[in-house]
Amino acid sequence: MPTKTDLQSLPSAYDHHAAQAKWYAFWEEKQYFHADPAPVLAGKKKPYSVVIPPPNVTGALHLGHALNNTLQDILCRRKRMQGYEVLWMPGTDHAGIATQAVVERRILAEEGKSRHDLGREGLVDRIWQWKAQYEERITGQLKQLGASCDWARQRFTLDDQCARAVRETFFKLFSDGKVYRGKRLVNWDTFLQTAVSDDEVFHEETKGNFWSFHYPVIDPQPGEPTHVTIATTRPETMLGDTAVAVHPDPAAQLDKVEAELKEKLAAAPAKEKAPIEKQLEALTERRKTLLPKLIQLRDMAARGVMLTLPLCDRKIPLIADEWAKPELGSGCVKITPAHDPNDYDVYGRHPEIGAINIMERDGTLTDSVPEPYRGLTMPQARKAVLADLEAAGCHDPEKDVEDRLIDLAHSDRSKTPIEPYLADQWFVKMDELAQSAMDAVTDGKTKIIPERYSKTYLDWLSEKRDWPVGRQLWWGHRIPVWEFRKDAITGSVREMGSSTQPTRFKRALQLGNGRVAGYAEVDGAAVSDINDFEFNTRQSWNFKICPADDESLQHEYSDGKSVQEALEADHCGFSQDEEVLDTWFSSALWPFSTMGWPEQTDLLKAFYPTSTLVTSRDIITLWVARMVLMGKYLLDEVPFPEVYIHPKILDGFGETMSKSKGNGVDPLDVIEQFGADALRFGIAYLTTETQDVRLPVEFVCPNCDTNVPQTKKNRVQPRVECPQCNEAFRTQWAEKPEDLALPRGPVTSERFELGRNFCNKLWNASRFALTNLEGYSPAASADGSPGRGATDTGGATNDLRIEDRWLLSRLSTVTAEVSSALDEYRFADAARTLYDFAWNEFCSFYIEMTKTRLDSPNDGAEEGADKQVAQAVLAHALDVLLRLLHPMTPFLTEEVWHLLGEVAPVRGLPAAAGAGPLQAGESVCVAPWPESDAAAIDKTIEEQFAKFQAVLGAVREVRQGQQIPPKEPVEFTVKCDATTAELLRPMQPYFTQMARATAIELGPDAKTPNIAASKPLGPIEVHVDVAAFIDVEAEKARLAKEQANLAKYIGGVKGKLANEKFVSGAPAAVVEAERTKLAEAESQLAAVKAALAKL
RNA sequence: GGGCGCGUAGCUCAGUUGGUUAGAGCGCUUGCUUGACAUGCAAGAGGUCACAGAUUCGAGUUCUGUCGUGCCCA
Repeated sequence: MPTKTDLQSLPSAYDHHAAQAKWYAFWEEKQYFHADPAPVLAGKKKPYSVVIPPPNVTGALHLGHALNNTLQDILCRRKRMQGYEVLWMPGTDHAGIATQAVVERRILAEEGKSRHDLGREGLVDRIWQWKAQYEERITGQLKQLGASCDWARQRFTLDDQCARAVRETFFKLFSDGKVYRGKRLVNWDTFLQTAVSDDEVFHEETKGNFWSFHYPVIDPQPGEPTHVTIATTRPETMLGDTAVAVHPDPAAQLDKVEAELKEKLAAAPAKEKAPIEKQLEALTERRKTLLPKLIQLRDMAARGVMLTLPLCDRKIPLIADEWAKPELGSGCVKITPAHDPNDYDVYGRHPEIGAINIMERDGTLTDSVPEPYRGLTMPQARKAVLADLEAAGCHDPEKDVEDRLIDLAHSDRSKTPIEPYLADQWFVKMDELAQSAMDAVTDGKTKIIPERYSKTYLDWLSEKRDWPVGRQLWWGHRIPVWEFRKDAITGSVREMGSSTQPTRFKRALQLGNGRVAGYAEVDGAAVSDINDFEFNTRQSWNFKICPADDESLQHEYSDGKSVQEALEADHCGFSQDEEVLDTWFSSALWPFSTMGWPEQTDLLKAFYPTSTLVTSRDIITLWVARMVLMGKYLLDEVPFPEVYIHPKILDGFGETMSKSKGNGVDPLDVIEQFGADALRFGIAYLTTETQDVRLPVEFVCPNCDTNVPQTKKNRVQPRVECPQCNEAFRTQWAEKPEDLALPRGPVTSERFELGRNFCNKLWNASRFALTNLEGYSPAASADGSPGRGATDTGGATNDLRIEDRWLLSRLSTVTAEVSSALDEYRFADAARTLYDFAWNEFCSFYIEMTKTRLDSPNDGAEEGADKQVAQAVLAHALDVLLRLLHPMTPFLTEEVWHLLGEVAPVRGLPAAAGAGPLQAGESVCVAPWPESDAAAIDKTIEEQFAKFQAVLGAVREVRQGQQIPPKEPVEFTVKCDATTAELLRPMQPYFTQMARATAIELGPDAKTPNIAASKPLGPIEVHVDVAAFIDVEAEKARLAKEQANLAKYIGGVKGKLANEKFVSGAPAAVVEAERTKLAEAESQLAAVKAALAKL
């Protein structure tokens, strides 16, 4: 028997620290979050599973993660209460490039060492240490947040189990001919020396120049130009030029541009016409001066005219291609296929021009450029090339330069400018895979919510661009391909044995146990049978092997050698590819790799496909689409039927939060200040369907506790001085010892006060209930078993008073609304509904009204019974409210649940759907989710109660308007019909309790006191006797305002009704409603006038 | 340039299929140390629903355009 809590000594404010410390440990100990596949496989429980979008181990979680995980937790906790077997799979992502970059930078800064100093193993080892540290941090943050993850099953995208899935997947793709090696122009990060994806690139406008050069024409015919002029923003790339292009039909192109401009001109508003007209003029001028020359050049290109590439002493062709824009610059464009994406496309159309790579991986120039430039960096080469071009007379710095803003791509990871670079890359063919993922959404197998994001998803997939999966990194899943190295070959591959299997891509060979695939190509022709094959060093080779997993590599041949030995034996000449896979490759497998695939585990059988994916819109393409296609490809089933896309958290300036901007908020700071429940409730409250969440950010001064609003300026400073106390505190940027010595100023947002206040309100309402349940006994249960003492007169429902019925009606409505809101991912609606109900109805009315009832002694017959009804309803309502709120505020509700269990262990009303009073469970975590009791919903009661609320409000308003001191009792009369009077009569104690007012007369004949302040409420008139307090001027002013409002309103309605079209066009019910409103307003106006006259 | 949002009170946001005098929280003003809660109670002020058209008896809500703003893609 646990010791009873002394309820009188509960703190008057909710202590989130204490609750959080207590209950997470309790839940873990009870293993509530540990999913068991057995009952699911046995058909006893329905499964509900969610995989966490694995946060990357680059750093700690921020508020965006808090939002993402809070929403998942809300869903999971609710489903658990609904009786599902819930699996919330937690884990983290290795985030290849991001993590390696962070760790490399750190090591360079702290130890002055590069990754090459450490070596591959050394660096990877250091990153594992980093990972361990941040994984722990992240896990801690999630637990602090209250996330109900199945921690025993935590995974990491680079752990052995995930690696197994990656290998198996790559093997299947390879065997199916969906993996190939090809050339591709990539975004090259010369600092990290790796390709980065488009998504890891940001663009920034930079001041630059537009330089013009002249390339000499070789053997021009008389009358033909001797030079071709081209212009570029990157002069150094001219060393890699392989052609100059001119448009194949410059006249037609100019016509087209002109037609477009004219169309634009016709549509443009007057003030915008001028610039367009100017453009048109320029075009006409260009037609005169430039067009003949362009036509001439086009003809020269057709004839095969060559140009001399200055500085390089190389001949390059003049070609005709549409990439050249006759409307821009000189109309001609230099083509550098290996260093510009558009030029690379031109090369695709004119392969004969070739592509020359002029850059090493480190960003210096290769030996393919003339000697003087070799080894220079790109900026150095630019200077040298410009100087030499000038010296050669091909460029005049006086005339041939203009300033221009250039949209320059930068690597997100190293912040250095991106160099386009032609590199060998691993690709996954996307045609069929992408189509299958598109089908999943168009067929409705996977539903994206909100629906509009389907477009993002489908648009991206429909491009079916092959997926470059290789990364020149050390941190990641190493590509499981062994490649033949020609220089190492001395023997034969015959001893590996083989069988053959044709595929759609070249030809794959199944070797050994059939779990090793390979393909071979000799002099460009696929090899179908390598059994009798002898290597010939004169031939050109392409031979690659991919084993499904390490075990396959260990497969032994009859001679006792393993595949791996055979592969890596010197005479065979195979070695493993140096690259690693794109992080998203392993993330794409997350929904099933975490469950043990490719093993057919019980977990996988019970919980795949998962139920819902909760994520943010920026990774719909990178991650969601790829999970869908991999799920379909590998398991023939979409990984989730629903994807919920939630808003993003922005700061007060509408910018995304990030550590690098300094506007990031650590959820732990918010939790420390406001509590996890407040953070979670605040997040749910803000999660609306269409809007991103804007959150003004503040520092909290550690010296005086004032909030210091964050500005774009102070958010990047190492120290901030508090304007309140003039003391300084440090920020995340503090590095110098004198800054680090300062106390840290946490970064939070006042927005979470709403959640904190709400939690506190609920805590105090609970405290009130708990301390007023003395003598509580459960209501009689529906089956007639003994319960509450005073049931002799019938079921407890017979004793319910109007406020009880009202509350139960509202509670049922709210239960239904919250349920459907959560079913439809309307988190804000659910939170707002609960907030409004708990605060404005449960607290402001029900609890206030029970005060008078709970005040009466236990014994007396009627009063005692009434008190017990109030207690039963109070306990029941609190019980339901706790259960409804638990997914959002788990710690608070668990705390109160246990306290309530001490005083009212058996709760519920006979009228409550499906259950009479029942023994409450040991945790609200596993308590049943409330069912809405349709029978309890009573619109009539709600309308009646609304009348009481309106009269009470009128009295309060008059009191306030007349500045009547709160302690002074007042009297009032209510002129109303007899039914309303009957309704209001029993409410007298509440008028006393809640407005210190006594209704001295109620009914049709109720008289207006001599000196009264009046408030008409439609058919009801409230007159407060203010003889002792009257402030005539104040009352006159109040009434005059009311009169003006009414007159205006009446005017509007009269106008409407006078409109013949309205009366005949609108539905009769609407017209009738307007008439009623008019009548009521007119009688109110009359009452106001009468009151004014009386004054 | 294309796509998707957003623009409602000083701030942050709700506003379901068109139909009460457009709401909430914070902030502001006034009055309250009543036994759950000052992280609170009661009341008040504050809005040309970005702008211009169109549809309709009726538009914050539907359509078109403009302006502003944000994100994604090229």
